[in-house]
Amino acid sequence: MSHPYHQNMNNIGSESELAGLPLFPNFMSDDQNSNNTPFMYNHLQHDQNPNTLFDPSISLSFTNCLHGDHVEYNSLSAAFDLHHSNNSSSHDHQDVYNYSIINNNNNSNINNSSSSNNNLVELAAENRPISSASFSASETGVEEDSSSLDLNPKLLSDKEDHDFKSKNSSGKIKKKSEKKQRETRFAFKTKSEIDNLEDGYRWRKYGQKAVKNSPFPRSYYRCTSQGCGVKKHVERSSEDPSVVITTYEGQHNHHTPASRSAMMMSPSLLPSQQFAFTNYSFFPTNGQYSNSSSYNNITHI
DNA sequence: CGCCTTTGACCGGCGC
DNA sequence: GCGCCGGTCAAAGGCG
Repeated sequence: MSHPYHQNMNNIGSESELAGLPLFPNFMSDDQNSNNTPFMYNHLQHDQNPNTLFDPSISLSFTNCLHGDHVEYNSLSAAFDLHHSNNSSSHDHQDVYNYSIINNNNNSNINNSSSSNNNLVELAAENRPISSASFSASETGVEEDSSSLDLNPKLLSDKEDHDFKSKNSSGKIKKKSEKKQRETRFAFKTKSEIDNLEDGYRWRKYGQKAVKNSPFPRSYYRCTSQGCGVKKHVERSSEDPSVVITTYEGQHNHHTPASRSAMMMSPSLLPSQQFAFTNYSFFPTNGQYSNSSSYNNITHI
């Protein structure tokens, strides 16, 4: 598989497997003069010409990202907004990020970094393709177009969601035979004693499953905001039980219940977390970590 | 009473 | 077709 922009992604992901990625918007720091640039996060929008990749003119601010006003990947905002809930503030916690990107076509959700820094928190992102397939009339009796390449897919209201389902012969609710489409995913590895990291949104747990080859279960959460279909699942790494893997799927269609600016200023945040908010930034790159020292600056907060 | 978690059953995709 | 597996449903119960 070959894309003109693979080279860039391969450069980014020198520590991880990267292939065939459709990618990520360039994010710019709110302070565009910032030189301490922890993140390099590139994205190719679905309808974007690969040749425009890394064009600063299409960059998005981290603030925009946080508030999700313009970005379909606003789950990223939650992803970066890691801090513990109030009742866990006493736990030792390190917010250190290393960034990698999940292979679009790989079953694996997380690309493990080979970094030797055990305190790394790894952020990965997965942008699965939005299928352009339409429903088979022979299977459903109805031909529907999935919203191919819709960067802002309409979320179903509760009623719409209900209408979208039908019941099978046993009376169980069953979705029409649509090839289920994946929302964009962002995954983190976080070294934490707390499984469920507070991210400013309200979540309801809707399932828990044992994970193959892992003693730790995976918990499934859904955003409780009406009409918001964002999900996340949380599991503890079997390789390193001190590491929690959180995967966000979809985008919030609302702001956080708690004001982000308020959270930014909240004295309840650990210094490292405030650092994360104020100093972390995205900026357009050529798709390379410039050097190891800057990389270290990223990871050692 | 509303909201949440728990948990076994169920569903669909996928590999063999 | 079958079994495995990841993901989801929904009833039941807990909690404030």
